[in-house]
Amino acid sequence: MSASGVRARVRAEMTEEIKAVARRHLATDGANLSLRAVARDLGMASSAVYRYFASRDELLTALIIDAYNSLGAAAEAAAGQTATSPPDDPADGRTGLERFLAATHAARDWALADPHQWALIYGSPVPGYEAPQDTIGPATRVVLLIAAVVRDAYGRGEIEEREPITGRYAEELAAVGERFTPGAPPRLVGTALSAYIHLSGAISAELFGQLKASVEEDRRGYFEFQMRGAAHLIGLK
Amino acid sequence: MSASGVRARVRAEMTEEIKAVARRHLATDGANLSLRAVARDLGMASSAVYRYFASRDELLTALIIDAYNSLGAAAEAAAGQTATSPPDDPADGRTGLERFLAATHAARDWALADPHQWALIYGSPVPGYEAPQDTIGPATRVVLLIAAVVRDAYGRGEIEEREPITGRYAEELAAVGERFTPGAPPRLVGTALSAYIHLSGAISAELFGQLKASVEEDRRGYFEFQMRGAAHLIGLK
DNA sequence: GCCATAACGAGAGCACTGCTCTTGCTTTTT
DNA sequence: AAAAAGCAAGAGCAGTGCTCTCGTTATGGC
Repeated sequence: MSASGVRARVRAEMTEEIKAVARRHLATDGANLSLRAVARDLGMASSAVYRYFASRDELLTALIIDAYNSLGAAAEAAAGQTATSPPDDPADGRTGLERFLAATHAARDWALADPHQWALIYGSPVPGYEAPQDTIGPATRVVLLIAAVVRDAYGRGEIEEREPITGRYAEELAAVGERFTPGAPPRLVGTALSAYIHLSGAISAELFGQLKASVEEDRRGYFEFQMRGAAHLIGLK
Repeated sequence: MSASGVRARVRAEMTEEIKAVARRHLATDGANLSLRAVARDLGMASSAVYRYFASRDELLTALIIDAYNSLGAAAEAAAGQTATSPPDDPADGRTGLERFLAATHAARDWALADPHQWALIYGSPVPGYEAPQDTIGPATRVVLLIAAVVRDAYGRGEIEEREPITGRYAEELAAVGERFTPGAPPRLVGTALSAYIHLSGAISAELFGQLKASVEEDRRGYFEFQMRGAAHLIGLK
């Protein structure tokens, strides 16, 4: 049992090592990751890697999950809370707007530090790739964090009064909010989601070269402008 | 010369045919397009394709340019104008907000009709792929269209007065606006660009599965909500 | 402690890819 | 009519994901 523990541990280490090398390859060669090249770097036969990951897709899925978690952790650290933190748990005195901006800038910094990992999770999914169930949990960390920050700000009265929204989409937002962020009115769920959408679009546009030949100088200002716009729609003051 | 014209014409036809088959493959197999498979479908040797496209990247670039133009044309048709139309040229009596919503919904419809073409231009760029100069013209059609719609609406007094923006990013927006959309104040250039960013993020999120397990019912309503938010930031009324 | 069993690593092999080069043929140009 | 250029086909190279087989090593039950 302890011996078997040794086996399991060395296997876990090997798995981590493969992922680490794969991440390194990803950072240089981009998305078309070569399993054989990874194996070569590790000094092992390519067939041996299949003992740890059944396919290249499975390796990519593992990297995707790790990337989502890494991004989520970075945003949460900057916000000083998680999606499930009780309101005002850290009580660091920051407003919702400050936390929102800190979290979104942290997401951008994370993406700039490793563009290929961002591309891995927010770029075009590989053709036949159907996101496994394991990914959707980590994938929602950032959006749930934003929603929580907004919900807590709402609880502290930091959000301007606006007319509630109506219609079919509002109904759906109500159901979504009920499930993930109870206590937040549909308008806030909708604008928080909008902020997340805007966030991903803003970072992707910057990273994927969509801003070339237009915004070249002040890209941090560009991003700040996007996020302050999103915050304005939420009503954060 | 007429004979040479024949040669040139059959070459152009062949080029189009290759692109058409490649597009068909793209729609089924996704981004990892196989040049050999395209050649097989055309009943020719793979080496023959290289007479028309020097590499797989070059074929992809051609498809990218076509996709940008196709998307741009769809949005322009819905808006009833182009980026360079004189204000009120069509004079169809529609407001700027109506044109903005029509154009953006047309972009979404275009993307939904052929998700892989959208992924080709707004998904993660292939690793070493540096967008050639030829692509940036077609790539800017949609954003320039939005800017033009906003500028014309501004000229007709359809935009709420807001405080002008300041700072380094505002300076850069002023320069960008000067070059591409003269007559529009920096705040409008900035919010028009924001709308474009939000647009691309909203469509990508929908297409790339980011909305799974949250917004499932009313995705058109979801998109409309995003675009009305963007229009609100612009000040379209 | 012994031994069947399971996990593991290596290598060969298959079908596929992008791309190059050579060879023969056709069309255009001089 | 001769020369030049364009074109298509096939072989070939290096690389890929993945499978299968075959020795080796570690693990757990007796």
